[in-house]
Amino acid sequence: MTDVQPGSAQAVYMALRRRLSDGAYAPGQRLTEMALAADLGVSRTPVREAIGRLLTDGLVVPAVRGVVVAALSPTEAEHLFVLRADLEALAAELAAGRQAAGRLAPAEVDALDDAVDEVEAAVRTHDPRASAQANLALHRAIGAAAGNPFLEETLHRVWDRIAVTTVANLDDPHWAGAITEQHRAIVSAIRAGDPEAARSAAKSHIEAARRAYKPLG
Amino acid sequence: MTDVQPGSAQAVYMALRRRLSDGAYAPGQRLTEMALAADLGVSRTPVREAIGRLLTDGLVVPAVRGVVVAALSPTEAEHLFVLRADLEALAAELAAGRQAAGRLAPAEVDALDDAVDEVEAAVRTHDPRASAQANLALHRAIGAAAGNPFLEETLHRVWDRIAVTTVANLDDPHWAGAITEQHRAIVSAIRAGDPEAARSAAKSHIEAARRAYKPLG
DNA sequence: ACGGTATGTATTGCATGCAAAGTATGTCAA
DNA sequence: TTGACATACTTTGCATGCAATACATACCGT
Repeated sequence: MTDVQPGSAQAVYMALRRRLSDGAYAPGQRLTEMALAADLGVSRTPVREAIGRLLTDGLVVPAVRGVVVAALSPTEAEHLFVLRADLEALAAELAAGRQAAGRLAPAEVDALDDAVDEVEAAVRTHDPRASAQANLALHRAIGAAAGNPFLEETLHRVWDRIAVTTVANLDDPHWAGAITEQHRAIVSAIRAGDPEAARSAAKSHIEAARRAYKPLG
Repeated sequence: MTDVQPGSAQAVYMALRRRLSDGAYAPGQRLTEMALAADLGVSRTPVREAIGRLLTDGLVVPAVRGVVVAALSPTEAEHLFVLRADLEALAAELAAGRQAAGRLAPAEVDALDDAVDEVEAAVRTHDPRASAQANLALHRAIGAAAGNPFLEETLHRVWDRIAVTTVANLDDPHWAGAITEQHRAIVSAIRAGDPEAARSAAKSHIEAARRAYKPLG
């Protein structure tokens, strides 16, 4: 979705966005242009440009002096998860609809099942980072299967915004046990081409995820 | 939502975003830094920064040389309206839920009815610009009544993205006759505190709007 | 000793400079 | 007249310079 235009401003933006959604910076931490410029080996100008974009993304917020890494209050997290639940519900619904219309490649549907397996395996390793990554990969795949670039981009924004201050608590035994079942419900509904079932399964899943959410800030 | 940080880069960004969603530039038109800088009375630097943000907003797209105003293909418009329908459905649903919970000020609900009246009046004048503005004001009010800043911001992004290349075809007699009825259905459901009815009314309304959509590009 | 003020320093924000890249134009030849 | 090539110009992209601002620190007065 995001075009990789030659030029380091774009590269800086993507690098910073990745770092932020990887949790490389603590919420509330100040980011200075100079430090980032030195770190990335460019001048302040492309860094400034990138920071401007991060501001509109909401990943950093203006401070008295420069910007600080955004934090999520419990209320904000609540709001974000409400939005996310609806968007992921729509994605699952659209994916199921495409499947019903025969516009979803069989390989793509199989890939969803594989992704569910990989999340399950990752959760078993009790590696929170790998689990979160596998989980996100599955959700991304569903988002892609919806076939709507704008929905997909919006989902990415929401995921990144949540990820800045969240660590997916996939190590919680209760949640770990439920997650695969819920994932299977979504993918099964998509495979069956049942949009309504897919929507409600996805919505329930995200609402369950919200309850397992653990803020970092 | 968008903080008005002192500094002209922010001002330039907001000015350009407003111009774009007002349709001041034709889709496909090239925007040069120098011309915009001269026009806005600033140097190229803040303009560059603003253009970077517009790129992530999708309001302009990278061209061989600089950027051009984004256009919407029929397929893209379709995708955008699908997303919009779901987001507005969620907004209406949340607003109705807040009303049911007594968390919506009576004045806010009354304002929704007033906004419906104003759209009706504006449509009668056959002024497409005023009609579009009144219509957008109503939808914005519903978005605000949902009480979810992230949903609200996402809606704004979608509206702006559509507005760049759309003129609301509120002059269409058929559509003009139906629009007020549909608006009333949404607002009534919100007033009644019926989330499901509000959701379905809003969804139907946007799907009807999609059919009345007329691209400019 | 404590508070207020003044100075110094770190950092932002915008403007400008300079090099690279690509496009348009003009000229020459067939 | 048309096509190809060379040249000049427009425009971007990044780096740096300079002024403004706010914070920290140190000094002085009470």
